[in-house]
Amino acid sequence: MISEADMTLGRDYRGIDPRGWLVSEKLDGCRAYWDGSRLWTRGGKVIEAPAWFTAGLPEGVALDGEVWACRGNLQTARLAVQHGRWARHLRLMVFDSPQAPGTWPDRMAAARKALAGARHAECVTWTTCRSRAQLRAEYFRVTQAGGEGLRLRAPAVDGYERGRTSNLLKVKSPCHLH
DNA sequence: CTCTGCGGGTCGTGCGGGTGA
DNA sequence: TCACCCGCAC
DNA sequence: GACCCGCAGAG
Repeated sequence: MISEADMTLGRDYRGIDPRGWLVSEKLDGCRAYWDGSRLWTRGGKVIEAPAWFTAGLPEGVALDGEVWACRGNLQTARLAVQHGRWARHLRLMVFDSPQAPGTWPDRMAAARKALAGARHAECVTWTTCRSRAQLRAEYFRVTQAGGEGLRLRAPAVDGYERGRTSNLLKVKSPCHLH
């Protein structure tokens, strides 16, 4: 079984120098871990996903991501994951490839390759942070568009991490962005 | 001593499903 | 039918 | 998810 202990869990951003860190949007959906044949919630429950949703997910290749509808639609994702009501516009937004070696960009490249045939899954987009000002601008851009915040990845970490780590930070409040 | 980070526990919210009056 | 309480997500 | 509290290390 897959559970929280097998997944990367982040911490809160508290104002460290973000230059060089990798930035992506923090999506408000339901965490979903593909173990190569089934999807799991962070609580260790199997997600009963319809065939059209899992079609194209790579057999035997693990993926870490989020079942996501669109900004502000956490409820739509919850109805699917918890109650089996799958809206057609739901997607698996992938943000890691646990078995792939290398740094996060390496693993995202591997995930992108593995998802070549998937119609309802895609990799999240990301950029490299150049300055605090850029991070702040990105934060306000995303939140004003209805997004939850940002995720920061430490650039030099090799391999997928399990459990709590300070190499994955969430930016959910503007108060540390100065 | 104080401040900070970290782990663990608990609580709050929203929803649906099951049960009994 | 409705009011609870529980389960499970964040 | 948020919040709180106790513990340990750094300053």
